[in-house]
Amino acid sequence: MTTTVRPPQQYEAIAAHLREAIRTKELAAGDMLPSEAELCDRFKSSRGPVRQAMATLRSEGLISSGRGRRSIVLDSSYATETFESILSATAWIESHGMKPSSGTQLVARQPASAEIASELGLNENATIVAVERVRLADDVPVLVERMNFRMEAGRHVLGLDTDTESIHAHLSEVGVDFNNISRTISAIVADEEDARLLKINVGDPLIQVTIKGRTQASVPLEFSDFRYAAGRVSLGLNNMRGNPSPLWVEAHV
Amino acid sequence: MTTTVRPPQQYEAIAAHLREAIRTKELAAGDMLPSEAELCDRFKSSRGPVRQAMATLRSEGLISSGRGRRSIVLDSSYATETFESILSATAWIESHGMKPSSGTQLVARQPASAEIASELGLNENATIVAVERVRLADDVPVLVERMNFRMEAGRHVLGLDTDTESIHAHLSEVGVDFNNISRTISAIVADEEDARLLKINVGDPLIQVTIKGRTQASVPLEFSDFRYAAGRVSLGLNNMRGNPSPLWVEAHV
DNA sequence: TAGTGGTCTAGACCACAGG
DNA sequence: CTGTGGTCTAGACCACTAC
Repeated sequence: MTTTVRPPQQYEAIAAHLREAIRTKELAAGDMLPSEAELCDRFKSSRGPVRQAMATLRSEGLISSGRGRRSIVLDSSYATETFESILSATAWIESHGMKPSSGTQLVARQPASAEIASELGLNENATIVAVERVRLADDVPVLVERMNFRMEAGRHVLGLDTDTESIHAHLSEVGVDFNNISRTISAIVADEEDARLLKINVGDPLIQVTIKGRTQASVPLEFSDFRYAAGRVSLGLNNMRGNPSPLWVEAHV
Repeated sequence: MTTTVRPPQQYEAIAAHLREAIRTKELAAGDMLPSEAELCDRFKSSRGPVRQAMATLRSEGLISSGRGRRSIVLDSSYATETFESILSATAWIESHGMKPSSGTQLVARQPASAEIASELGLNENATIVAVERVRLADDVPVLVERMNFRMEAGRHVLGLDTDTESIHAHLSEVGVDFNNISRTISAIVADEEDARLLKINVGDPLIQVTIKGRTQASVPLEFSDFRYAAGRVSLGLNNMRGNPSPLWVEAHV
């Protein structure tokens, strides 16, 4: 599914209006939102769309609601980002007011190692596309990306200028859509290559995030290893009661 | 709010039924769910509750839906846990079939350091309750917890046997409820104390998770530092398109 | 083209928060 | 008590998928 132009839905319009009011601090943290009845009036809508808009904002961590009381605006420093934006290092670097750049080390069509083949559901030595990039924020290296794509996705990457273009944006444009991204987070210490690429010392701590991207039909398209310089980056996560919690712990004892 | 007994809602009954069918593999990954119309019949319900049940399962990562096609069951190894269960190391250790235990190093009423006071919204040297515990899985240390509570919560912790009782379960029982937990994830290397407590080597990688727990009114009650032995534990995270993404990246360049 | 899920309407009753 | 959000009904039309 390419990104289709969707007709503006009523509930999205209501959500967008409230989101904007929160963003501009017209509705500040702690303020009460208009009641549902009031929003129905203002948008000439029935309660359904209004409630769907509120549910959307709730799931974004922007507001909190409860039976009998008005919904209130939360501290939006914990608002969650969209699916697209977390795929993109460019997006979060820019959102911090820094200048993103990339240094591509490798873009190659090559046989898959046993581990990568297994993660991608392929036979060993099947051909994949591997990409290795260093990502920089204000010219400071913050992240090494080592990505491996099945050919369905990877063939669209081979011709790309990976220093200036976004891989996932391009994949989305050509109709390769990820539906589901799972990550495993751990910590490691930098080896010599990590240290060289990130300009840190061997033995410095790295946040290691392995990523598996799947299609709607659960076919794995991407298996990647991201390593963040721990002193320069951290990851954040916010959970609210009532929303299911997206973090879990895996033990290897 | 103590855990109130809630009347069984219709949509919850429907969701529970489907959840159970998925858990027992009566509906396996890839299978199509019954259509909404069919579920309406089966539960003598209108579409509202059926759709709410589906939305719940979607947000739990159990199913995927889309216009024009039947909803399908996803690989539930990425199903998300409840708000309560991720508060509890005991819960995830048990869920992996291991025996949880704890070694409490410290439970004390003491003045807050500058950092902790600031995070808890207190003046420096205000009194807080500090707890330090090692958590073990099958007698292997996996995690050091260093927790700091405002007195509103902490006074309920002072009398607790922290080696055998769950702090958050107890707090919930006495009416101290967290509404919102935010985490920051990073990587560090073990110092001498970490190494001694976790029985690893100085310089080994640790996953560091700092946790801030807040009430519904956004008052910070807890500020804690958890350190996981990276070789023994990893964290997982799953995101689906359409659901807002709960992970973000913070830069400190 | 038939069936499905996404959106919407216009009502209704209830549980709970707050004065 | 009044007003609020939570839940539910019984319809409707539409966009899309799969055939």
